[in-house]
Amino acid sequence: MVRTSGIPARAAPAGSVPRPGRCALAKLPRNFYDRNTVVVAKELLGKLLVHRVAGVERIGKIVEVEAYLGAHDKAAHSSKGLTPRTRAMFGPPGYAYVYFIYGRYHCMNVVTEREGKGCAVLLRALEPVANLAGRTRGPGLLTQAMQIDGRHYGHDLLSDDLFIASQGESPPRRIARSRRIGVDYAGAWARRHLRFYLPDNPFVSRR
DNA sequence: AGGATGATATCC
DNA sequence: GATATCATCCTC
Repeated sequence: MVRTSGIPARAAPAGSVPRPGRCALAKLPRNFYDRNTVVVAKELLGKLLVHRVAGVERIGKIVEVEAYLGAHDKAAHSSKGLTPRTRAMFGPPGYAYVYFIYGRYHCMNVVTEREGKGCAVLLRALEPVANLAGRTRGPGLLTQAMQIDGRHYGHDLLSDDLFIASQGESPPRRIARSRRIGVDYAGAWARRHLRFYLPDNPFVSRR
């Protein structure tokens, strides 16, 4: 069963002919993820994260992300090399890399670029769109509200129950950038502006 | 500023 | 086996 009733339909002017597919969820294809990580990170802003679980479709708009650029990026988990934990991050693009952090929270990344590179984009905040209970500002709260956890480690984002979609939205008017959060140990890599967010959106985790 | 809370990496 | 660290969040 496909439920799309939770998506706010854009009001069409009376008498206009709606363009086909304008409000439909268009799942992002594999080749969306198989590109430069910074490009993917920026283009993920405004897209919809969709999780269908137990007959409920939970949807949030991505408003904040961070790019992790591979094994040479000292802030990236993949800089530790290929381990059981980082296996998914070194895998092919378009899969979820979910990790458990600080004994309490899960964080979700999408793997980017070619298999073996260890690149990913961390999803840091969502604007609630459908069926999201609780807060979604911050990577740990985001997964909690979306009911995403360790079971989704390595999950294919071209599956029908967990994926990212475009709804024909226009690109964000402005994108702000800053240092990544919580990676001060990473030396020069900590200072690079690899966090991207929608500057006017109230669901961004920090100002 | 500091605590909760547990997996992971990196030592011995 | 022990310990230090951690891509967080909350309370004080």
